[in-house]
Parts: sequence; C-alpha cells; structure tokens
Amino acid sequence: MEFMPVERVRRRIPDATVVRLPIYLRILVEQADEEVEWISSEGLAELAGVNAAKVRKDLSYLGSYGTRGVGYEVAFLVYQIRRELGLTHDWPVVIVGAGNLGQALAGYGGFGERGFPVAGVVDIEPAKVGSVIGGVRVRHIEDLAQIVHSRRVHIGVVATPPGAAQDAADRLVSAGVTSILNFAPVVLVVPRGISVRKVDLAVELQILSYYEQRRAGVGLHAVTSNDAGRGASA
Amino acid sequence: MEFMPVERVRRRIPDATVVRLPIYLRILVEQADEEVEWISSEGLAELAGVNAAKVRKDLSYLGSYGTRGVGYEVAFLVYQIRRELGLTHDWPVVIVGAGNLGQALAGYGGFGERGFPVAGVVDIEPAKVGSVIGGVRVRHIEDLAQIVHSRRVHIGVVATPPGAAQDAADRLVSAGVTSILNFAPVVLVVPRGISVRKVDLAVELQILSYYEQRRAGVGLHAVTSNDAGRGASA
DNA sequence: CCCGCTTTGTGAATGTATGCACGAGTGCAT
DNA sequence: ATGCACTCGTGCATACATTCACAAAGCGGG
Repeated sequence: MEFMPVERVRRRIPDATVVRLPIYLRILVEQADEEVEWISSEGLAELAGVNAAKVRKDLSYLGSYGTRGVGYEVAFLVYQIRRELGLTHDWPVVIVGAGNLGQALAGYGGFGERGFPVAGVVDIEPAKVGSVIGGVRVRHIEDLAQIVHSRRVHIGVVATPPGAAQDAADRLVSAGVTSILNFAPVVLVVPRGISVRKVDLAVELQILSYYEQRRAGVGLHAVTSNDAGRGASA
Repeated sequence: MEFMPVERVRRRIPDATVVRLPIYLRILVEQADEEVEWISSEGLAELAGVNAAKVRKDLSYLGSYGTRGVGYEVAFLVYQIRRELGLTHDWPVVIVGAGNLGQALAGYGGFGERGFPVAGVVDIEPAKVGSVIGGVRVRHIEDLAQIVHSRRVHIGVVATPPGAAQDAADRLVSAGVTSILNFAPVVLVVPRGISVRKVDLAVELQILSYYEQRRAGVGLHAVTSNDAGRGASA
C-alpha cells in the first residue's frame, strides 16, 4: 500500500509568470469582447509580444486548460487567470497623497473599472482635505486606519512627495495594509511579508537613456523590455 | 607574434543591472547632498534594499572604482553612473496625449529636474490644443515631427487612451523617436531597434492582488519586488 | 615596516527564466 | 477507420541573475 500526493496544496507560480498573467488577461478580455472564442498559444503570444512556448508554459502553471490541436477557450482562460490572480472580487485601494499624482490617479477611472475602486484619498495637508477628486472626498491622514478597517482595504498607494513616502508607508502598514504600490522615488522599508511594487518614472527614463546612449555606439541591438517586450515591424 | 584585445569597445551591462543603476544613482545623490563622501557596498546595499554582493557586482561593470578597505567615493560614483547611463546631458521628451495623465506628467516638475525636460505636449484633439500645462503649450499632433526634429527629441511618452496608443507610437517612430515610455495598457508594436518600456498601473495592482490572495493561503512569504525589493523590520 | 582590520572584486555554485524540439492528444476529412 | 494537420504540454539545454565565499588590496597604528 502506498501514498500518493492527494492534492497540490497551492501551486507556486514563478514571479516572471505572475508579471505576464495580467497582460494575457487584458488581451484575452479584449478578444472576448471581439467575440473570439478560441485562441492558440501562438495567437496570444503574437498579441502579447512574447514567445509562444513561454505562453504555453505560463498557462500550464494554471493547469492543463488547453485543447491540443485547437487552443484555449478564451472565456475559460479569462476565468482561470482571474481566479489565480485573485481578481474574483474587488480590491479597494486607498491613496495617500492628494497632490498632482494622487489627483490624477483618483480621477483616472480605469482603477475602479478593473476591480480596484478607490476607497479613499488621504493627505496630511489640512488645506487639501475636503476637496472632491474623482467622486471621492479627500480626508485627513489621521482617518487612514478608519478607512482601511471599515472598507477592508488591503492595498495602499503611496503618491506623496519623496520625503513623506516612508511615513505614508509606515502609516499604511500600521493601519493594516499588506500591499503597497509606491510612486515616490524612494526605497520603502517595510516589515517582512508586506508586498511592495514600485513605479518610478525617472528610473524608467534613465533606463531608456542608457539604451539610447548605447545606440550611439556600435550597431543596434534588441528591444528593451520590462516584461513583455516586442520587436516587430510596424 | 600575437594579438590581444586592445580595448573593450563597450562594456555590455546586464539588463538587471541597468535597472538598478538609476536607483543607486538617486541614493548616491542624496548621500552627496548630506555631505557623505564615501560609502561601502554594504551601506549602499542597505539603502537600496539589496544584497551587498549584488551592489559590488553591479558597480564592477562600470570599472574598478572602489577602494579596498574603504569603499566608493560618492561623487565619483555619481559621475561614473551618470556617464554610463548617458545622463551627462539632457534628454528632452515629448508627451503624446494631454488628458488626465499627460497633464499630470507635464505638470510634474520632477521630469525636468532629473534631466528630462518636456520639449512638448501634443494631442490629437483640437479642443485641447493651446492650453498651457506646466509651462508648455499643448500643440496639435501634426506638429509632432517638427517638435522632435527641432528639439532633437529621442524619447517619447505615450499618455493616450488605449485605443490611440499604437497610433501615437507609430507617429513617434516615424517622427524619429527611438525610445518610448508607454503608459497605455496596450502592447505596442514597434520596429526592431526601438526601445519601449511600459508602466501599467492595472498590471501592478493585479500583481499585488496575486500575492495578496496567496497570503490568504498558507504562511507568509517573501516580499514582492519589481527590481530592488526589501524585507526589513520597520 | 609590518600586522591586523576592513572592504573590494570576482570565480564558482546555485537558482531562475527562456526557448527549442518533440511526444502526445484532438479534430476533421476521406 | 485511418491518416493528416494542428497545437498543447513539457523535458532539456542554454542563458541570465543572484549569492556566497575568499583572495587581493588598501589603510592605519604601533
């Protein structure tokens, strides 16, 4: 008599794949909108600007959901990727910092549409409190914990000036937030177990600068890419 | 008689390193502002939230600029990284799309400060043309090529709605731009040799969602990070 | 001048990601 | 039924990235 693994407790998906899944998801949703019912790894790869084998391997982490000789059923894949990414329900976010960027983020409707409604915007500046941005009234940062608790917020967005970013992160963490999207050009220090992702415009431009500068040297070379790059003739 | 390589034509720096150099640079500039003259790989690693060996290896691609037993001279490192990244001169950028995001970007002073002055903002919508954002007058997209040529622009920023992004990219490329920073949630198709980097807020949030959802499962795990992550007690 | 302390620079080991190539299913036509 | 065309799933080779661990190098004190 022997034992066999009854059930994989939870598949671990490689980080590189996790970064690409949202891109596949967006493309698949677009395809579904255009009434496309089936798609091959090659077709999806084409649209995502990646290698077909990579698509197949990425999708294989979700399970064996393709049909050989045919491809993947778009609607089903959408469902599976959503489930795996935890997008079966909304994730309300709270934005810290109601400056230039905070306002633009709150005003940008795309957040809510994609399942990340803005549960609140807070600022430390009393002068900013009370104004309404994108349908949300700006509240004082002291109310942060209250917002996080009452609205069950897990994700915080740091949109403060650099000097205030660490404080914002600290407040988010002690309010109970466990994921942070950081727009400030600062390396945040957070406790273990808190996820942080960073968006830094200056860094992106400087990376482009490097390849741009290199171009001046010897012959052209491959396309820069942060995740799913693409080199094809337009 | 034998030949030896007279001179390394141009060191190739690994992509992963190129992404971190701008972060080191920012930290080093901050340190210089605080009159710090020397820094060890350990110190820099601490501030950047990465491994010290990684810092040393990254810096070694620039050359042997450290002093054993002492560390790196901050001002000199700043100079070397700037040179390697091509930041010895300004890179004017042109922004396509004067909507919510385009305005926020143009209005955000940080661009110019960091060596990427906004040479122009264009939009396809005649109604938007003429208004002034961040000291720059919005011009019609037909003027794009003229702006690119007269201001020697190499870098374009796509800040349009998704549907207009590919057209914006095509126009940028045919105007002569060779690097694109794309904020639209779309995979741009560009000719070989054109560098593209993408900033997609929804994708970032969805990645956080994945790790957030996973957290609900078994025990905590390492910190998510796009480049120089950090897990430390706050 | 030598010794011990510190920190760099890098070879080697490990870990992660990519892409090829092919076996194994599936559907359709004959 | 059988064969053919197509596409998935994945083992394997390769490339890239991270981390360790240590010799080599510089500094300061005696």
